[in-house]
Amino acid sequence: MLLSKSCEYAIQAVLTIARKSDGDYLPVRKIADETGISYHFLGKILQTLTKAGILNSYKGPNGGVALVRSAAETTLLDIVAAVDGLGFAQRCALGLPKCSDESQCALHEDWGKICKNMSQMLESRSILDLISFYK
Amino acid sequence: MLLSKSCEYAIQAVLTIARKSDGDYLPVRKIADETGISYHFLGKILQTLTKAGILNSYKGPNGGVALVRSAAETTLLDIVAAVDGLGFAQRCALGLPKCSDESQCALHEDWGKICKNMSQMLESRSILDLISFYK
DNA sequence: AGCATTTAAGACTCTTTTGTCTTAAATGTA
DNA sequence: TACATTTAAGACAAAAGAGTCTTAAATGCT
Repeated sequence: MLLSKSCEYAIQAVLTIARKSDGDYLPVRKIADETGISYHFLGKILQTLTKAGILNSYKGPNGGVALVRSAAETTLLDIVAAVDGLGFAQRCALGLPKCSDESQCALHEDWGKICKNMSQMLESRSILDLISFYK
Repeated sequence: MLLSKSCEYAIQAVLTIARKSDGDYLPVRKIADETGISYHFLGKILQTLTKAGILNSYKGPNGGVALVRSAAETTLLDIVAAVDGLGFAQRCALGLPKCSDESQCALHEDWGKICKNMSQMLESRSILDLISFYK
């Protein structure tokens, strides 16, 4: 699969934050209930997003997490980069260690195009795009 | 990553078989030495390919494995299907359980195209294509 | 000050993938 | 028949990913 489970959860969580929050912090508990993702596991994932500068977090009553930038300025690629890294677009499709732009494997060119498509898709889709899709 | 390690190894092994074999069976030992893949692990993977009807195997002296069909008639998709299955092309990119052709997620259309590209690439590339690439 | 709420952090478990090792079964050859 | 070669199969170990649980730290409210 393209994205790890953690990364899928991260995207679902950010989608929920963008949909549910009205400028205030949204508690992780609420996000977990909304998405069905395990509360504690989700907590870890959101910590990663906080460290990556995608979310702000605040402790205590009325605390929770919130987007740092607007939903329009946060892209799927930001989230994927933070959680899974961008290795998916660099790896040789056949896992050949010698494969590089200089010494290409037989799939290199085609695979490169596909990776570029994926990256562009992830980069061109903001969180706002995704949530407005459902309205 | 798109393909599992086992699947990458399977492709590398089949490539080696097509390159090295002259109609005879090629011992797994030779393939392991040639590719650097662990002998025992490779053995398991090749068993899978044998059960899937991609390879023939023969025990005893002068035994080993060989392609069932010609290198021109064996595609990458055959190998991927046997080792990893074809789930990669069906799963929702965001892991949403409700996502389907009827109830699409925001990436459904784009992701579908990318998956189709990948499938077509894997299906259109025969083992012969890959080995002739290097000549 | 004390309490309830909420994130942070780390230990721990479970599962899957990856990899190793040993033994069994098949087969050609002397 | 005995032996060497080679795949088949299954037990086992190691590593990574996924998920759970407990405790600590921060913060608002009374």
